[in-house]
Amino acid sequence: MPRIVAERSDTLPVLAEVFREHGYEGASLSLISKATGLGKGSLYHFFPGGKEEMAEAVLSEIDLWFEDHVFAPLRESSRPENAIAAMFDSVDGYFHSGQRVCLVGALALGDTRDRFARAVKSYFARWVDALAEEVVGGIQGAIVLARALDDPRAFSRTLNRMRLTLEKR
Amino acid sequence: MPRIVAERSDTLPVLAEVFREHGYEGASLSLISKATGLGKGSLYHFFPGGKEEMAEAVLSEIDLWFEDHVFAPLRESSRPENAIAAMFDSVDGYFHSGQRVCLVGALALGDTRDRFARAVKSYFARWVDALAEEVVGGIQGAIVLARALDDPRAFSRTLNRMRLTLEKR
DNA sequence: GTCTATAGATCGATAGAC
DNA sequence: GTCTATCGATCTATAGAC
Repeated sequence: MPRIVAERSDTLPVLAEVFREHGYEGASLSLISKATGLGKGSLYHFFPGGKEEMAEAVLSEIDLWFEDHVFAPLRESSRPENAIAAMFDSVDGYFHSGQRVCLVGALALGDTRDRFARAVKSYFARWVDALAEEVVGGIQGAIVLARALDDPRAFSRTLNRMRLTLEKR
Repeated sequence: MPRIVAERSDTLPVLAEVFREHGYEGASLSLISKATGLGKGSLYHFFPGGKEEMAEAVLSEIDLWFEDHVFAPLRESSRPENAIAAMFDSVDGYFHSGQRVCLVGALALGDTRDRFARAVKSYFARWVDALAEEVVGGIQGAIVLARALDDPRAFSRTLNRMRLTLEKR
């Protein structure tokens, strides 16, 4: 019988969503407690370092996911055009067409940038290296636009423009 | 003799910088008090609505600045290519080559988006209308990248790429 | 107008029973 | 492991003296 009660790793996707929705400062422990269904005692049992350790764990998992699903395929594919096409699909799904914020990008804008500087820098540096500054920036800007205009199509249009631009090269 | 003590409007640039640096949630009244040199009593005298009214006043001033210096010139110039070149210079200066965050964009990413939705949407809608989704998104993404990589050149490079792209049309 | 003092709520974090 | 109770700090906002 699998346990219903979460293990530490089960909490990470929930934590990630809370941080994305409310930012690091806005993600209070009571919000986190409600979202995970765990009391503060349990949270501190899993994350003795408190909120900062939670955010670091979340960043690690995000980093792992992008390394596996985005960065490595881009770097190692023998057919770059296929890898790039797959990346656009992955990214579109991951960010829910721009309705879901990029936590790493949001941390870069806030005053939490210094606290998580190393992780943030490494994530973006590897993405840019594997692809192109222009495209990574374009994706981040498209998220801002889609959220600001409250229109996911702004995200999809941007991705499609970049797909076409890259195909023509 | 001009007064040294600030009028309400004199506080706005200071408030703007505090919000940019710490975000809406992170900009506590004690930080604001320290930055402006005004006690809480004075702050509430100028902004009876508290922090929310301060942020709205700041957004209004930002909106006015962009309307005057960016949106209107783009819309009304008889020489679009000159207006666009001037816009890139304005934007590069305003955002300190990506070291200074776009408050409106940052609000769009956070959970404060709903609170200021109308102002945020209007700002970006007018910018996109006067220019191009692609370029506005590119600028926002370039700020994220420059901050994440801690490298203002990432911002300048992006702007230069867009300058060239637009010239070729 | 500006200040200090403080209310009342909520913050992150800890202690200890079970 | 999970919970409740609680700590001290900090938050936004208000009250009232000057």
